Amino acid sequence: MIVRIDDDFDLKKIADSGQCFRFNECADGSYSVSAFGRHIFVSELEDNRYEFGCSKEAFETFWKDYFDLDLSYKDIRGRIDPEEDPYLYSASEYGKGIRILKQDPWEMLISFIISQRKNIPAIKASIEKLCRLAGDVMCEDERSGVIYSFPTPDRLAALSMEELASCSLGYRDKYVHQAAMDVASGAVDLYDWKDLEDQELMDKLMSLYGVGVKVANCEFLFGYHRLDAFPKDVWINRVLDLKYPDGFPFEAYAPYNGIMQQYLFFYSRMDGLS
DNA sequence: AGGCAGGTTCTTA
DNA sequence: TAAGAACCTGCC
Repeated sequence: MIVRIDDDFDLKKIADSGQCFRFNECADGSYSVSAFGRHIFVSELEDNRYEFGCSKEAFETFWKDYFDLDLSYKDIRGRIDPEEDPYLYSASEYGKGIRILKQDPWEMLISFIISQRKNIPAIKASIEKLCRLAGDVMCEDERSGVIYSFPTPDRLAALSMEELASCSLGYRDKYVHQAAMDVASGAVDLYDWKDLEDQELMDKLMSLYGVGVKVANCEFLFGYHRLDAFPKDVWINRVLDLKYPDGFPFEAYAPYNGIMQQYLFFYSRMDGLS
């Protein structure tokens, strides 16, 4: 179906923003998006219109929420004062169109456990191998090739350590295995955690094997859509050190600091940070 | 060849 | 409690 979107919405920037690893541009310029065992192609048309390769019902009940289309990122961006915070303003102009997707906490947990000390292409490669090994075919199309679903906790927990090792997880294989066992066994119920208070949720996440401050904050932001979370990776730390020596004004942007983090992260990777 | 990449755990003081 | 080392793998 065709949808007109007047708010910030840039498929390429979202795909490259580092929050998602199975959101890819296809040969024809459309984007392949996978989430919660579903898959669609989305294409940009003229005049802020987009074609979503799904029914109106699927769009209204699922994808609209997935893309967080009820929240005005334009308004949130408008809070940034170019005089007060020129660096963030530049970053937000550059990153205009980024949105925080409402992704699956299970997929995000495993994805960000894998992400530690890896660059984005390496993260994507590992996840792709996992999906081929333990996911199901969701789509087979010449523009995208075969698309597999993200493995369920049961399927991932059933993989041997040799199979996990074949996905280039390196020393993270034991973290992934443990997380899969915890969730598959029911000892950890990620979906049940969504109603927890911030601090309690953060404590639970930090208690997982292989999950430290950075990964927990990514899970918090991208898996639970807690938009005030502000994950600090090497890029963000460089920005904070160089551009915010007196501290980042978190209070000015609450409860949306996570969106500001995305602009800063996206911008920092091209800025050179001199 | 040696260093580093969207960190975390483990060990040692 | 805090600093330092070790860790898989792939790519400069």
